[in-house]
Amino acid sequence: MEESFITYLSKYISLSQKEIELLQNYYTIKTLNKNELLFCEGKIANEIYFLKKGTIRLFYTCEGYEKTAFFYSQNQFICAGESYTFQIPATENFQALEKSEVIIFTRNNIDLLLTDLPNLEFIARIAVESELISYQHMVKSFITKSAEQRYLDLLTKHGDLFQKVPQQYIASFLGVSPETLSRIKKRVFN
Amino acid sequence: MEESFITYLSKYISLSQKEIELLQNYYTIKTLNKNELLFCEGKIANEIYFLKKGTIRLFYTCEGYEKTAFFYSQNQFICAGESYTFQIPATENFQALEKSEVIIFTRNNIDLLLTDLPNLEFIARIAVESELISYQHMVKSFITKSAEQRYLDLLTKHGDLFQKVPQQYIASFLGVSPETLSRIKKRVFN
DNA sequence: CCATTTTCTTGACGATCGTCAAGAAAATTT
DNA sequence: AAATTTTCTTGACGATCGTCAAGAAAATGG
Repeated sequence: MEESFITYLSKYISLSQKEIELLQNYYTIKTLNKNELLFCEGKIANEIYFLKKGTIRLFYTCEGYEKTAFFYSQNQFICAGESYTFQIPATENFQALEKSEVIIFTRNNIDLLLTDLPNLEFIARIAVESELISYQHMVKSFITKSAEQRYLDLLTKHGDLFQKVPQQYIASFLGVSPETLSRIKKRVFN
Repeated sequence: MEESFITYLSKYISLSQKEIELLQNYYTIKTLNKNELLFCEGKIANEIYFLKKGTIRLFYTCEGYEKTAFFYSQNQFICAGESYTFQIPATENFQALEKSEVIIFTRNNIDLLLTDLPNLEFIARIAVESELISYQHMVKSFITKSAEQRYLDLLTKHGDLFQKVPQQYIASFLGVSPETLSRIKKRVFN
């Protein structure tokens, strides 16, 4: 029984015991080691992931460099949306930053699930909605906040990241160089 | 008959004539004048919009200033996602930058629609997916591109915006001051 | 536990950006 | 069409950032 996932879903609706049991036939679990890639660019996304445990980094490659866009924490859905929807090669890379566990829904299983339990279509929507909200936060944060403010936000909301994530990834996420992040930290802590 | 909307949906699935006719009972049309607000912060979002015609600006207010996050063009869904999902006050403002027309789906109508035509649940998902993809592009663009590159992108992909939108909004969207945008333009056009 | 590699910090310097202010251009109103 | 308001451009200057390079610290692997 995947408690965390069921608990997460129950934030949105209440599932019957039968539905919960059925649901389990449609996903698999995968464990990722530190630095392992969950999904990489160039592939066509045919899976939606739910991060049960751990931390996943979203990065893009750009002129040979990796640019970190986001850190997923537990209980978040992960998917290369455009690739999944339009069946085009993805530009996203998802990498585990520590030993992590994901629930995998393949497109096939999602189709089967929705055929068998059509009233669960909303789960697919929740997954997307949930990701959308994450992205809306990201965009708002980029638009309205300075690197230093975003650093402080990250510190208060996801302080645990700093134990798990190399600073250069955080710098990239904040949109500054690693050197500048060093100086921000120095400034913040006096 | 709202051709543009039906055409848009048909990119994703084929609707029967009967479904198309039924669908029309669940939305209303609203015309917005230039500068008119479609939705503003502080309210709780209970509507999803489809931009049939025109241009809508998404902006946040921050220390008294408006920060432009995005420009929606025709055939895009618009919604303050987090507010809609969790019934909390929104921080988004949606403003028409020219005479625009939106299709409005209220929460009530969406609920009714899905009760009457449960197989249309996917439309709700498409709306969200479509917005998610827009946001994923935005984030990727912020992370991987310079202001000048983003300016050139905007120019090639949405050159029409420059006829409709004050430069200061575009500057805000690119993450630079209006003065810097002036200098970027000067540089680009030699 | 030591050696090696990777990551982080710090300083110096040049480039870029934001701010301020003033004038030009464009749009709006009457 | 003229007047007013708004928006855009340009220059000067100070602040901030990225880059480069070197040394310190931390993490990794045998």
